[in-house]
Amino acid sequence: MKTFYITTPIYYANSLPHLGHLYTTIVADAIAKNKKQRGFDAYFLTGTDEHGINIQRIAEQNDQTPKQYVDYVSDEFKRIYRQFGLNGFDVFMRTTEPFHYEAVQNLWRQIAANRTPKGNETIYKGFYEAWFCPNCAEFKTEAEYELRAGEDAPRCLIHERTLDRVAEESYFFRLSDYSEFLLETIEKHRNLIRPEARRNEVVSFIKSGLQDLSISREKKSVYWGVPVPGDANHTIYLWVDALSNYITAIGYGNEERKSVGFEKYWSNVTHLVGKDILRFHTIYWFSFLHAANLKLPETVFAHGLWLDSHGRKMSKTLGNAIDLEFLHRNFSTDVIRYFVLREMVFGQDGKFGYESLIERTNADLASGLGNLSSRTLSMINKYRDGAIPSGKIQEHNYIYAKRAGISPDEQDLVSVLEHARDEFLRRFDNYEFSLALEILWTVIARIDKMISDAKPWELIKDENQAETLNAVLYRATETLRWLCVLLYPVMSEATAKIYAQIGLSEDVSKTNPENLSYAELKVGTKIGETEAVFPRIDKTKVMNEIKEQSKETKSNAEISNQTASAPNGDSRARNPTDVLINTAPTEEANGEDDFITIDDFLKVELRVGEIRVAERIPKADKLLRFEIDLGEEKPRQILAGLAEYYEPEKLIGRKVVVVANLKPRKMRGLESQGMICAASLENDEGEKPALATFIENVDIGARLK
RNA sequence: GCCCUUGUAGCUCAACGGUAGAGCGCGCGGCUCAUAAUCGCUAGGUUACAGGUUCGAAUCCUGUCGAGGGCACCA
Repeated sequence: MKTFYITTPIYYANSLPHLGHLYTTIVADAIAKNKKQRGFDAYFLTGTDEHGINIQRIAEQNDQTPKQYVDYVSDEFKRIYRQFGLNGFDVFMRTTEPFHYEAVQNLWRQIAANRTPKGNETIYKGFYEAWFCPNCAEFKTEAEYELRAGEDAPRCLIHERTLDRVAEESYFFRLSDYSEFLLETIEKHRNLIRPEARRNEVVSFIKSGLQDLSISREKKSVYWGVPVPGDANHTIYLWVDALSNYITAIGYGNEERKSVGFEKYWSNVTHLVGKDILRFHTIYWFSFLHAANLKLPETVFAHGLWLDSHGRKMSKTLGNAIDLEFLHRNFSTDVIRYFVLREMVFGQDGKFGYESLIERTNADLASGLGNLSSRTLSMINKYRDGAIPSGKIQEHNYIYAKRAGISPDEQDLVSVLEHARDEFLRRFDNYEFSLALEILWTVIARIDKMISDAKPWELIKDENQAETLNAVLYRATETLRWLCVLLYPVMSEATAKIYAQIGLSEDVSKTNPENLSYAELKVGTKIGETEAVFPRIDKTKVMNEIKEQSKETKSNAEISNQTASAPNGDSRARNPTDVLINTAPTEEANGEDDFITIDDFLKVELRVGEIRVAERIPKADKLLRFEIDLGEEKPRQILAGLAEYYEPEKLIGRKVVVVANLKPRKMRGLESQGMICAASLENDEGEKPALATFIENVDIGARLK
């Protein structure tokens, strides 16, 4: 039996589920169902990644143990999955499972026992260096510190004190020895990384040079994770722990899961990932696997992000994120599943708008598939007492069939169906879900046309047309049966309903579409009770509700918590050497101490300056170089990131507000001796500066108080 | 600044180098089995632009412009 193993990423448990998670899981669910239908021994993994410093911290803030916290989050994922009909997975993997600990340690040992392709030790001890806050006693991630203009060291967002550059002992994986292996392998296997544009990116990243990877933290800074085997002072950090779930869950390196069948499933693996974590699933993961003498996956497919209807990224602050609860309340799971698969070209970004969701539902599902089913079954009820008539037309009746515009034999229809089926499966296998579905809708149109041409409501009046009418009804019903089988992986509930309405009792999930053959639908089958499978959606009504809803969410968003913050399908943040998540900084941390005294204010020396020189800096997209006259003996050189927003020539002569006593700082090799003040305007596209100026005439060098 | 992808009808997307199509939306007409569904017809294009290769280019090559992305950089 052919095997097939598909995975979603295991989602990082610092964030509650959002549309991005839902989408990846829907796609994987549909693929897994399709493979199982077709007789594959298929296995589908999804789950949560539950270790690391971020989980540790969030739990502490919530007065929970890390375990309590991740139990909560993974339950939330499961709950959302249930809500959206995501029942096709075979394991919900959690990295806190005891067997995973054992298996990760075994993987580590296996890797450590081997040599790199260049004959070096794979794992070695070194020092990991990062910004450290002594008050927190923690290393800080990119999202947890800010670098103020003019300062060399960033500050802790909580304590506002300058961070120290601290090194701690860490194990490293010698990733730098794997570049050639990776490039060769990626070159050789064209389907290894898809789509191609993403593959190119990975290749160019490798070519730019790989650094060795820190794969542990001292236990005193990160205890929430798997201990390094043979060195209890260290915790295995992030990628070795998280990525390896794909093998530990199916029995690598542990007894508990052995029965799942590692050898079997690891022979044909597909990882679906968001484009933001592609690099880790290729460069790191391939290298780890190679280092452990394991085979690489068949395909790692990076899909795009869902943008809002205007093509903007979704975020809590913009208030354009899709609220899953609301989505669930207003739309059935099948409608959503159909929409995301039909609307997004897999691999590219897609737009998610309620308006197009409603339009597509009404057009394709209510008016299309739903209505075809409804009109067909209702005619069988009305004209044939609810029993499916034979589709055969006897030769002496051919003349009548032709007269009604119906071809006497069904060969035309059979080839249409078979062709559509083959194309559907081909496209589906190639991740072209959108095109695959489109093909089936051409079949629906064809049957609608057949019915209109034949005019059953007239045939019923003519005794001689009894067989023609039968044929029309049979052909339409048989087509519906085929469609149900093919569409089951996409819309399991609706297809099951239609199937039942046709009067069929076998299990669609086990009907192999490849074996569909025409006229298997039994004559005389009593059709079941009929009702609308896809009720038409009242667009104006729902759109109004959405407007109401979004007002509420927008006002809630500001107060909302930090645990549900990661916006765009990323299960991990981007910087590999730092900690991973975009945990929103604790804004409440400020509160009423948030005042400064007049003395504090007077420390800042704000002065009026006139721009004498403004020019672009070669090879810098954002920076402009200014010479600003502050009434001092010499104009100051100041650099500012305004190049994207202002034409330098037009700024010459303009009077601006300058922070005059800022510590000088080098940027792009040039020293910046101050800072220009500007308002930061937030709009749909992000932030945009507006320079502070005066309406009145002001003297150069005047101080602002 | 380097690299990648992309530009086709109002919108979303198709089209082995061989007569540019579909769905939605718009306009008109027909029908009544059906969820105001469905069927027909009409409208809409110098395939971003300029060159080149070819008997033949939306497709291949070069350049320009626009859009998106990766890296560097910046935060």
